[in-house]
Amino acid sequence: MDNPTIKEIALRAGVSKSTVSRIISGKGYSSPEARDKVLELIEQLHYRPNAVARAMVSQRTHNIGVLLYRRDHPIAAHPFYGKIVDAVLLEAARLNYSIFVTTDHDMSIRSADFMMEKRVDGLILISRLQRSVIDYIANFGVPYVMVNGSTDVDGVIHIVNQDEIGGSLIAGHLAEAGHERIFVIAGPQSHRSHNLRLKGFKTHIGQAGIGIAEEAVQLAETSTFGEGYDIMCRRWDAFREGKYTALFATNDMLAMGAMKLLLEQSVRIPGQVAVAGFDDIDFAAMFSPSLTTVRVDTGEMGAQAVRLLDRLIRQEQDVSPPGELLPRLIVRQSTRTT
Amino acid sequence: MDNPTIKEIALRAGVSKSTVSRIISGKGYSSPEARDKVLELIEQLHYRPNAVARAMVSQRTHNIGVLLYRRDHPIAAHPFYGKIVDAVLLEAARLNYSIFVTTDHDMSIRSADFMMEKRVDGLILISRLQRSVIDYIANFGVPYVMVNGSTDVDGVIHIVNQDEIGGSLIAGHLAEAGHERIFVIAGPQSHRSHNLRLKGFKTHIGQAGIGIAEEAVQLAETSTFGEGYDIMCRRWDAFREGKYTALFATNDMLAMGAMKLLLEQSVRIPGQVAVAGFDDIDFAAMFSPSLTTVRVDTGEMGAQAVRLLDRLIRQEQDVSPPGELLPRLIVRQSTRTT
DNA sequence: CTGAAAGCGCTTACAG
DNA sequence: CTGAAAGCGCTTACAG
Repeated sequence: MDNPTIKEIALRAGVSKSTVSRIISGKGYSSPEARDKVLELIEQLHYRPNAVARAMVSQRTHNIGVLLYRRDHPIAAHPFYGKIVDAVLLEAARLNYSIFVTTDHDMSIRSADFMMEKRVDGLILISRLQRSVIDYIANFGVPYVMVNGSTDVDGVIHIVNQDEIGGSLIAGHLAEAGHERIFVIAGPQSHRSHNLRLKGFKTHIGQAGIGIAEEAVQLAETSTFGEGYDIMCRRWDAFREGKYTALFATNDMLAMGAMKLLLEQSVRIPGQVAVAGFDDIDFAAMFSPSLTTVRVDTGEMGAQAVRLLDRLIRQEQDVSPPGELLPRLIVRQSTRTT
Repeated sequence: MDNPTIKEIALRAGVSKSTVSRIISGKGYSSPEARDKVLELIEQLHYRPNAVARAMVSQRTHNIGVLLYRRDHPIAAHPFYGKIVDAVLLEAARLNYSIFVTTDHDMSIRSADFMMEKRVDGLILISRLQRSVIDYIANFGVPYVMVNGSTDVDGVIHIVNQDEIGGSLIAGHLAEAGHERIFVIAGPQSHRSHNLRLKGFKTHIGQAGIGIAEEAVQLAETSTFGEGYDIMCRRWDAFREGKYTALFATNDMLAMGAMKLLLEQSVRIPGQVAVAGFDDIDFAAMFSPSLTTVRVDTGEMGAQAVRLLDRLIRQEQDVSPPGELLPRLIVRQSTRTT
């Protein structure tokens, strides 16, 4: 049999649909007798309110759309963004929202449109998106928040890490360990986080009196493991000659790709070259040697995204943009001196 | 302004709602003049059909719920299950379904109930679930398929890898390389895949004339990196004495955890100990040394799940259970002899 | 070719 | 305390 409806319950209980509805919602009065009978029927028939019908009248679906804009796989399984999604899922369950997850290889507008047809209450935009897409979404008139996007947009809540400070943490750590010849692999500078991580690093390392030559900074086209590996392949000569004693990459994937090549060339890490990354993806602790990095609080990012979006949806006044999250230096084997 | 409705369009076009509806759906007749006017208005007002209202009348939401039952984080970001989710997302988009992703730490019934209230068209159950939960879900009367579950249930479509064959692939590979003293770390035997992987390995290695002593098989409580590391810690003495020349773990995480400990103890891999895992998570290729493993076609698993569920939803006749997926041996540095 | 009407499963004023 | 009625935004027979 199909799911029973409120009508079915009303019929069997000998009351009206209105009464059943009131009893279920707990709003309005109802006689104890009616209540008992209805509640019993609900139990007995396994009645479950139809959320679709409720959404229809309340004009609220209690659904949130998560748009993950990534050109390449993996998406949900991405070691960094996937963690944010996990945190979103967790907090959403707590606040009684369901989550639609969509990805968009074309970085296009289609999946956003689709979410609008589904009448989600709000949108969480994760990672890089083109400005045109953001503008398009802004036009929907649906609340949305951004998480670790490429750029800030006026008046839009954007949840990010203090990446510049993170960069300076690494700089301080490497300087303190006495490194003076440091090579840097910098992810796509069009992305806010990679840009600020590099900036924070450079500024702070300069203040420590250490110069970074222009040729010592290699820009990466993507922020992947393969890219880190390839770059290190090309720059391997300099490392062979002992030109650098340390390496910083603006994310863990790049750092580990580079490490992989170094290890294959029998370079001792951290003995000959110390390596540091950024993000603290799960894998960073598992790699051998484990990777020194900066922890980005992805759990808090995801949770904040949902909480703030919820307030926006509920039209609370003065939903103030959140403070940027505090990063934390995690020292592991790849830079440990003793 | 809010989203315009069909009524709004009808009013402005000077036709009835029925006519607008027909034009949008392309079913039934309509005059060219009416069509032009309506289509223009749709464009102009950015009309988007309300999927909630449509679901209400068609009794179809075009939403699918993915239930990921895992006790520990990460869930969406899980290196194996996350890949399946990615594949589900991709195929679902192709078939015009939206995906609700939910996780359930309590391994309970609550999230399943919630999906039912949302009136999803079908359910995809991933990973281990308790038999009681499956029975509960079966009672919903909603189509569902299982992916890599712990156990088969009569008459339920269950998408799995040929894990027993996978185990034999590893056995053949290690035997061929001349290993005779092999240590095995076996994940939770209550889970179908770990159980069959071990079984396939044992059978085939036995056929190759190689004995595996009882003490050479260590059962793991979980299938995590940390567990692999801890087990190797406890069993390290045997490896120090050169008692084993190879190690097989029933998944990559366990294998890499074990490798990490061995590398920290300066064991040469594969020189002193060859290591093989199972799954081929992304990380397996990145580890140093890269890990020999068996590739499970997670992409196909996710895609098949959606396709089969779609056929079930559309009430096609004879939706036959799929064949088990063919695994493939991937030889990498961790067992390479030359 | 087109419109009026009923209905999907609820909730919410409004009378009684 | 309770029920009849209207309405959320659509689709689908049914008349015309």
